[in-house]
Amino acid sequence: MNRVSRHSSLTNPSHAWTRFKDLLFSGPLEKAFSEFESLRKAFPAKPPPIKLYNSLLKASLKQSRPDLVSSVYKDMILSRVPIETRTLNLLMASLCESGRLGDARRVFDSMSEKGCKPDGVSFRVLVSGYCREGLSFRGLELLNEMGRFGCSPDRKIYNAVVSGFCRENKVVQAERLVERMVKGGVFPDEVTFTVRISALCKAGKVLEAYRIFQNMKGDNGSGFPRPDVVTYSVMLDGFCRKGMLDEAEELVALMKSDGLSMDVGCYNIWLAGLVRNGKLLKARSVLVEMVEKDVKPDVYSYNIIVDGLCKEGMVLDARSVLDIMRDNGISPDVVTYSCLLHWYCKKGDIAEANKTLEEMMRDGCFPSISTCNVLLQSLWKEGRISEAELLLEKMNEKGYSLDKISCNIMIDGLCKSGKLNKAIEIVDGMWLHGSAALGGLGNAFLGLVDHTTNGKKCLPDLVMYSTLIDGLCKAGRLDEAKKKFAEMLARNIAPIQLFTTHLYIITVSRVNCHRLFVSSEIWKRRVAIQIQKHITF
DNA sequence: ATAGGGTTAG
Repeated sequence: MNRVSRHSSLTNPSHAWTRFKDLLFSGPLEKAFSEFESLRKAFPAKPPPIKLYNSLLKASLKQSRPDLVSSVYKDMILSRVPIETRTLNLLMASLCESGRLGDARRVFDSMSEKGCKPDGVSFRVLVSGYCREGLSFRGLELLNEMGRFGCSPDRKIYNAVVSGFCRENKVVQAERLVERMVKGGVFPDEVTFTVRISALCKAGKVLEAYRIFQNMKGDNGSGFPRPDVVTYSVMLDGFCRKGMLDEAEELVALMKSDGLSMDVGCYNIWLAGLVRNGKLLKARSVLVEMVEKDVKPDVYSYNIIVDGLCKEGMVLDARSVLDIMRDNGISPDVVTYSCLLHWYCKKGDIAEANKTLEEMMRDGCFPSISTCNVLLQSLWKEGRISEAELLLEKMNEKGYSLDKISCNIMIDGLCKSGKLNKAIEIVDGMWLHGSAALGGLGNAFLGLVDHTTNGKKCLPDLVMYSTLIDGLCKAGRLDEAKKKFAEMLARNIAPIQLFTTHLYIITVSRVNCHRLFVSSEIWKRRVAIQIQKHITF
């Protein structure tokens, strides 16, 4: 930095703000913010121009820092800069991202009294917010309002709602909306089709999805958009999760012959598919291919490999991947360390687990709720209740709240330690109060439960019922187990869950009830048939 | 700022 600009930025606020802008676009956000605060203190009467405020909001949003977004916004109000539509769009995006849809809607509704008019972006932000939260009907309602504000829906906003309906399995609504798009002269593109393919794959209907994919592939002049890298990726993921590795490999070849090159996201799907199906050697060769093709593996790629190696018990190899990562300029993150931690906890190697935890903190990675769950499970399962409570208290202090996985861990622990009735009581309570039902377990839980900002409850799921039913069967309480199974079906929980690392399956026969871990295709089919039989019992 | 894809924990 030269002397002149340094000197002028100390005395001239507009130079200072120009210099600050460079810092914001080049340096880390933390640094920019501390500079922002000191400049605001140095020139309290000279706030930055509105454009800079907007950039600051945008940067905070991009880094997923809603706390910074709201502090910038508060500062804007205090310094009385005129608020623009753009500012409020950014604020709404941030509120949607942190699940505060109600607040986002209030901002939207108050736009006119702030002297701003909602534009196309305002609608897109809020509509996609609704759809992402599983409230596609509300998204559609808002889309229908656009005309009154002189806006007309474009392809992106239609796709957002179509995607929402597909995710919610509301096929008819999705198709109706596509028809309406066409009538309005907005033609479906590869995204419109890809969301449908994605939804079908997630529902386990991979062949149905493939039919649509083939329609897109075929050059019969039917007006279908061509599949792009994402379409291929979604299809590839579908095949991999069904264990259809031959089809997956064919698809990879097809994609290349189609003139498309795999990007890092697509490679990661392929890597994860191979690792999940035990093809670690092949995964390694794919990693080599990535480097050859100059597609740089990212933190996801390495984490997939680290996790795969840990699951195969090759923890030394997993550790060595961390060095390879660092050599390639990728820092291990909280997921990388959590994978190692999971392995050590599973082996009961407390010393190595603690070492990993320390290393993780030293590396600047803070434990996530998943990390806590790994520790919680390990302590809880070994009956180290007081240590588990200590962990929960710490989590409480740091502002974590229990999620679905944590709840399942607790229920599992109760079942395994013979407190079956307590477990049943809590699961019943969860239908009414979500994870708050765990509050009855003691003080350590009270602060941790249902602090979710979006008010969504943690409801019992297949894994939780599997745990309960398994516990009841082992205790010889078969009639109650059957009752729970029926209750589960009545609650619309399917007894078979696709797309998890392991397949959780419950079979209830007259004499016994098993919860099985099944990973081979033949077994999946066989058990699926058994389940068909039981659904009617 | 804005539609579709990828990693960990039961």
